[in-house]
Amino acid sequence: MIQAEILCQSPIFRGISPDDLQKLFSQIHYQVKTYQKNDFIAVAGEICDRLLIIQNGSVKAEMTNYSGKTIKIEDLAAPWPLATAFLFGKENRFPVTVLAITEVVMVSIPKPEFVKLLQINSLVLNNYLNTISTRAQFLSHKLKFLSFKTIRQKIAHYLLEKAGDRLQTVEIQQSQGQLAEMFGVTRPSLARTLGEMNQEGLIETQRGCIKILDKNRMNLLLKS
Amino acid sequence: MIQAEILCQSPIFRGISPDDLQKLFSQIHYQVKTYQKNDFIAVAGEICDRLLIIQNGSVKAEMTNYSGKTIKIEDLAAPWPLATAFLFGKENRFPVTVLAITEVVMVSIPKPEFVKLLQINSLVLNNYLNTISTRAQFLSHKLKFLSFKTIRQKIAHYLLEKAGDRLQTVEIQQSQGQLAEMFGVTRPSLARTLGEMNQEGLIETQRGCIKILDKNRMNLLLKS
DNA sequence: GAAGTTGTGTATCAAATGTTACAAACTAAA
DNA sequence: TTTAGTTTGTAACATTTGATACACAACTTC
Repeated sequence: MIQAEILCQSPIFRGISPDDLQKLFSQIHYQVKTYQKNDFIAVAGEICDRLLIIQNGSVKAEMTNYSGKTIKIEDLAAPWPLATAFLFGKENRFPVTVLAITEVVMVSIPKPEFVKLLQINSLVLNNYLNTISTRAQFLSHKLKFLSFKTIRQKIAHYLLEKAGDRLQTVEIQQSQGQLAEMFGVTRPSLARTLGEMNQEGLIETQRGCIKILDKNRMNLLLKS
Repeated sequence: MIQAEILCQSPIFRGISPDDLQKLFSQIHYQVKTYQKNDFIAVAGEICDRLLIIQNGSVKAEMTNYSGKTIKIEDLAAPWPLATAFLFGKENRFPVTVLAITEVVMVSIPKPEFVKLLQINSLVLNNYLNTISTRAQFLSHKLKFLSFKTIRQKIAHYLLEKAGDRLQTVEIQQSQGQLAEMFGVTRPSLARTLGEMNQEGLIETQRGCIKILDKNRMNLLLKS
């Protein structure tokens, strides 16, 4: 038996009342499984033919290296769904190994049953489509960002996007170190480049914000 | 009136007979629009609230720079759908401007009508989910690839993935130049690194194939 | 076989970035 | 205010990669 009050917080069932969710689940087949701490919930490479949603507890996703060593990828907690991008599509295998951090209750819906859900309830359909689409958009955006090769270009792209059509001053909530990590460069390298751009009159740096002085020249950096 | 024989070749309507497709379309509202050469079909930033499928002709997608200059992104031809990742999700705007290269006939299905289609026909639903999921997987894979910083790491990742659990010899269909472009590095740089790895006994390069000599040391490159 | 084309190995130099280290500036808590 | 911790600016040096050039090998076409 599912706990509808929890599951309706999940991105996939958002906007559905616990009662309606209970009714929905009565129309399909599903399983509720309990895992003990450190149990394997899914193994990398395993076929992903069911939707897994964490109902209680939290799990960690690990990626197995080619040589067998594991690297932690991320932690997920209730009521989050697992590997939504791998239930459909060409590559129907878990990219990661999923382990229980605590005692975990998982709701497991076989793919054909989940497809039924999508057809019965348009809110679930919309939620699920939004989830994967948003993920694709996020990845697409990140990829565009990484396609800029020099640090100057990354800075220019970041600032121009943040500024939009508005004023010239961009507030930066993150520290220089966090920014550097986001750009995939080292902190001193970022600081050096910011300093150079400052000297050249492209920007004016202050603690917590950056002022764009020459939008045209900034744009030129992004050509080629 | 749609041309079902063409549209059923589209990834979204794959596996549906022209007759069935005709019936499907009779259940929803849609528009068929004709564009002349160089007409704007969609403008970057415009809300994307309908699914567009090219029924005849071909279009090009251009991205507008911050300073107003346009860069060609890709060409698409019938019977391809446009911007499938932007119909749902948080960012419901066209990321690119779409222009007609030839005379073009587009089938335009408003989002709510398309949702109906998804609910009526499970094949369309599966096809669409597969389309966005495959795209998310593709992007995710590409992103992982780009996350490796040195050329050595990129080579190691590429070879180990190609080899899998199988033999050590990996056949490379592409030329060194194509490989370099895929890696986002210059051809001489790739050749140099391959040469170095060869000397160090990591790999053995031949024309058209590379033999992995030391899988363990290759793996070590991907740690950190 | 000759000539042209493509793919590959290699060298040199320049540019960009990483690495490491340290000092100054800022912030928040005692 | 003092003090400790964080953030930022900057420097020196090492490493990686890009840019360019050229020689040679493999393949194609005539």
